[in-house]
Amino acid sequence: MTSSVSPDPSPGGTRWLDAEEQRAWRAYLFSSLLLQDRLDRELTHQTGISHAYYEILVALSETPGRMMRMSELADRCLSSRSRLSHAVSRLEERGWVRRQVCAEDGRGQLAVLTDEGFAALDAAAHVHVESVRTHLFDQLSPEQVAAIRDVGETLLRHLDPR
Amino acid sequence: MTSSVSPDPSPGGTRWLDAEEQRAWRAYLFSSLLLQDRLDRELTHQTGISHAYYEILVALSETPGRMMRMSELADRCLSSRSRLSHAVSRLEERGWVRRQVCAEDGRGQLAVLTDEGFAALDAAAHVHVESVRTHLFDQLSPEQVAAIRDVGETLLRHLDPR
DNA sequence: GCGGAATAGTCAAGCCTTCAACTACGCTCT
DNA sequence: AGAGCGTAGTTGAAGGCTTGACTATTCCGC
Repeated sequence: MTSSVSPDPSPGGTRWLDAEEQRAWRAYLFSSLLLQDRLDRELTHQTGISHAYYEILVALSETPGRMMRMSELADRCLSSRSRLSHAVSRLEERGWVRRQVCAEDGRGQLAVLTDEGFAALDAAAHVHVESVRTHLFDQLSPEQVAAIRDVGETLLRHLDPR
Repeated sequence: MTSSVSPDPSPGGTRWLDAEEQRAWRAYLFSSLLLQDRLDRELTHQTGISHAYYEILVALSETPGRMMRMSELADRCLSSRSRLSHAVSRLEERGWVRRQVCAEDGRGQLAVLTDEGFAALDAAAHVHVESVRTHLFDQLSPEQVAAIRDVGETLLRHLDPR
């Protein structure tokens, strides 16, 4: 990984990255970090909604009845249950989401998007989509867009096989 | 961005993503989030060093004298100055880094990697490289690796023009 | 030299995330 | 029915990150 930490040529040892691989890895890592950071900042500063909260609102908005079980929502948002529970509590304080006990399963809770929440999402979506276009799609050729989709789906099959 | 938030067909309005673009964006976003999460967890659990701290140690190890100005280190690690200052304080407590006043600029501080820090990095590097290989390079064809490098460098030129 | 602006870094408050309990409910076997 | 176990979700404490204010030092034009 580093040039100072010496490679181990012994068979069975660590499979170090060569110079080309390091370049690819760093370009990929740094660019994705910077992109996420930029998108999150623009969204947060212009709308007061972090990307994490935005993802929760989007997930709810796409569902029939605009409601979803807490666990399902956590999975959808790549979030732990605890994290989601805290986040929903904050969104509840803003009046954008409310909790509702689940009829079929007494253990369960449903997170429900309110009309105020939907309106907030609607406003934020304009800002966010414009950011994604400016910093991602406007920068890439159609071939590059196809490539990130291909690589993304390949990695998802490995990292998150459903 | 969402199918529920209705597209705006008016000229000059928000340039919404079509279905294909959404697919590409989500695959890219979720895969990069999951990959970072996985790598960070494996590194943290197996070595006690988070990826953020690892990057700091790597940056220092690659420099002549294994030392770097705080600001330069912050830039290199995509970190704010405040965050880096906190992180270096923690690394100091572990005995892996020490601070040293900068000779040329009385305002400045140098972060210096200690021998203990180098040893810790050396151990962590094996774990981390193996993770990167398992979850990234082993999953991708040479063409896909070339693609992530190409896209990464393209985005870096836009997001971080030096 | 000296006053003002810029730069380097630290610090404190507040929010977010994680981890490890903990409560409550449902399912199954007897 | 009820014991035992697994699942759903919440909570609180601990620690990390961000923001903005603050100190100290250097640079620059007069």
